[in-house]
Amino acid sequence: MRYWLMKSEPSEVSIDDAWSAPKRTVAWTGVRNYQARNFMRDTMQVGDGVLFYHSSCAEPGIVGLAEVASTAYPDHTQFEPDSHYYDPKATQETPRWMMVDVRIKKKTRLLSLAEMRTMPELSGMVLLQRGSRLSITPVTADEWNFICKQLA
DNA sequence: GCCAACGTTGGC
DNA sequence: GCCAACGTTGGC
Repeated sequence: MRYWLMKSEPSEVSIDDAWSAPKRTVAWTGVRNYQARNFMRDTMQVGDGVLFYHSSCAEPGIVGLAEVASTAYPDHTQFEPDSHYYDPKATQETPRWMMVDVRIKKKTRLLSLAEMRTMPELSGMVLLQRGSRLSITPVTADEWNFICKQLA
């Protein structure tokens, strides 16, 4: 059982979008970074805990709790020429980009990035490290438990 | 819109 | 393999 923080731009897929999706589940399309892809492909398991994070918006921060709902499979948007996420070097035979399904379990209050930065318990979070831009980052059990307490 | 930080590309 | 140039992320 592992834990993750996954960023989504609310203008693309917000927590409300995911909440109202069938089975409260969305396919995590659009990851185009190898490290983030490798986390999904190599390390994520069904049932892993997910902190749903809003990025590139007025109030960035954690807005919900979710879980990994599938193993990794090819992200179909890489094959779609009209998609913003199209990758001409990817083929059906040798897909380059993978994704998992994510199921929302609970909408929470906003735990903002600014607030997280004030919490010593979270100072080691990958998310908060200088220059960290990864859209999917691992979260320790201690960080997960502490954050769940803040959100309760 | 700015810009720091990081990732990718491609010539050599 | 090096590294300069360019592109992207994402907070502010």
